[in-house]
Amino acid sequence: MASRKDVAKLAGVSPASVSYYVNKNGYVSKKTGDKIQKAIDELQYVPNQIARSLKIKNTKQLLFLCNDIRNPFYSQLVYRATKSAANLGYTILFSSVVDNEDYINKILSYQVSGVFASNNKMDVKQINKIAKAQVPVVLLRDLDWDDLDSSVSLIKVDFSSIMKEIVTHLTENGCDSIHYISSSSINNLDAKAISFINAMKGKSFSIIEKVSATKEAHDTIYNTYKEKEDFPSSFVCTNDAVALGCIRAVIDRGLRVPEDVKVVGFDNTNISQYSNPEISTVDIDSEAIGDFAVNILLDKINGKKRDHKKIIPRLIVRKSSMK
Amino acid sequence: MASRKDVAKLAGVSPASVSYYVNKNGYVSKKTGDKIQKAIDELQYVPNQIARSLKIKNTKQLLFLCNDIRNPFYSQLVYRATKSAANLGYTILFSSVVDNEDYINKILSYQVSGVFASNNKMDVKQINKIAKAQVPVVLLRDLDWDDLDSSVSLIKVDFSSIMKEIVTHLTENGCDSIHYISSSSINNLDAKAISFINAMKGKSFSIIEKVSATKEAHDTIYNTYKEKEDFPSSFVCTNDAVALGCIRAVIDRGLRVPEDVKVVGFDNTNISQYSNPEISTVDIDSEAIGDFAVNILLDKINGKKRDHKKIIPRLIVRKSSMK
DNA sequence: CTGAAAGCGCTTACAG
DNA sequence: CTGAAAGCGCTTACAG
Repeated sequence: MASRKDVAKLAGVSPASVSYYVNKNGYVSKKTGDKIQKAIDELQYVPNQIARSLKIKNTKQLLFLCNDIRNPFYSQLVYRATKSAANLGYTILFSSVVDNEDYINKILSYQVSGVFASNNKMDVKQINKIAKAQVPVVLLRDLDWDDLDSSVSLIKVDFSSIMKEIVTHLTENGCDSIHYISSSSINNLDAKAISFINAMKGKSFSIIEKVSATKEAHDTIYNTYKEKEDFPSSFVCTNDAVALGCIRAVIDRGLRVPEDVKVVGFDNTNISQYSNPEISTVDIDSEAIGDFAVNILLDKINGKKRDHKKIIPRLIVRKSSMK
Repeated sequence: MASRKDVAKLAGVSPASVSYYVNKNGYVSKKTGDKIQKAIDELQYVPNQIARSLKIKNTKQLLFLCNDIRNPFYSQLVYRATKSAANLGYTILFSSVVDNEDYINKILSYQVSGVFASNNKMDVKQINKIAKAQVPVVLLRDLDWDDLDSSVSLIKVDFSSIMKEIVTHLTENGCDSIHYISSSSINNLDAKAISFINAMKGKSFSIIEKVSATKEAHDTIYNTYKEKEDFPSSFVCTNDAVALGCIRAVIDRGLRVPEDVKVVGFDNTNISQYSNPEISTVDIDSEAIGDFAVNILLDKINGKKRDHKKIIPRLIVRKSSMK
């Protein structure tokens, strides 16, 4: 591929002028500019962003670390972030984190301009290592980490209020036992699950751990209650896909939703909107989070301080949890 | 951040030796190696992949161009591709294509090692431009382009057989009119729609264009038939999300699925598996496509020739299209 | 307004 | 086994 040098030679000017022209900084006379443009067109010259990055120390790439892009919450987030970033001249490097010891080093080696981390596979130490290497970091996380590097910006979803709202809603609709299906494990509960437990203070509940997909949810719930006489009067599920599987398990057990058992999901995906019965769910504006992530990252790249951001989820009551 | 030079100085060796040691090529004595390792640990040295890329002319980044990552078909594909690529030391740069004239130049400027294009916003000329710049390209596409650069590898999904299978299935189950809901526009039908038309030779049908999401599908279908007495006896939908909206429209019209109207979707997402009624659909192994994309790209990067690849979809009959 | 030159951090033939 | 040196393609102070 043609380089700046080739263009300079063909145009009969110095390589420096080509740079000045291409980047529209420095002074280039109209005449020289025209000659350069002609050479660029002729050679189909495209500047090498890698060489540029090496020099200016900004790759204009934002690394997005997500647990599972197949989860609509994340795919929406990434979708929006990609657009926002593109508008600002940045590109999204996407990764589901690889549980590799060397992974952080690899990230660092790519010299990305910023990192958005929404995954639960990284610990404080790893995040801090990135931050200490002067790479701006935005974290989507709800639990506090005492020793988190102070340069990291947080986007927090306020689960505690919404969980209280859900519990109140279910209780008012006559549920005496509320069970929670969590994607995290009991040993290491995520913020959603913890908020649920807090909201249930004084009430009886149980938690089913490590369930995040529809089929898994169906099978686990069905099997858990197969031999038991009692069946819970309601379930709160970590996401809509799980809620869907949960409803199926209820039906397979010979019970009805919402008459016998009420179900609430999370994320307000079209699964919840169009399933039968329609599923009550929690809307968390993932597209807004995608936008915030990019904007905060860019502010940080440009040296501005940014505070934490709080996202307020919204309960959407549909048929699956009505009286 | 510490550079190779700093490590060399601290270890008391030459920068070249550090390179040889880090990349495990060239000879470095055990003693020198130990000194270098100590310095690396002390300085928390991470090699700069950007500088490396500039020199070796391989960024080890694969660009994935998809229409819409929110579509489960693509999110699964990307999910798997990310994993495959990571195993091979490559990273996925993700982009929903931006309809920007300069976009191809931007891609080229990033010096990516390979491009996977599955989107319908790029034309042959753009693809050819990438290919001509010596960047390996894999295209997910079913229609032929006569003037496609011969270096491009295709992954083709065989829609024509599966569409015939669907039509036969619906006809045998008593449907006398089959309507197709396409995400593409009538002026520029995609391979799925064209295969549908071919499969319908001699039968009557109609096509509703530019519908790709659940709500959109519901509203469009509902409104299209609101005033009419007749209602189609079956719908084939471009994806499961659309099929879901379609079923809703049927129900809102006061008809039943599958007794009065039969519906078939595409992609075998969990929407289809767990909706009520369960939706007949077509399984296209998007994870396999993700794997193929990465593997073919890597072979091409390593100078091997690769042929086209054909993917055979599979009809999954569920309740929504049964007698 | 334009160009020669230093330098970003690396790799790798080559000489010793 | 090790190091000095050229070079990847760019940017940008600096001198003219």
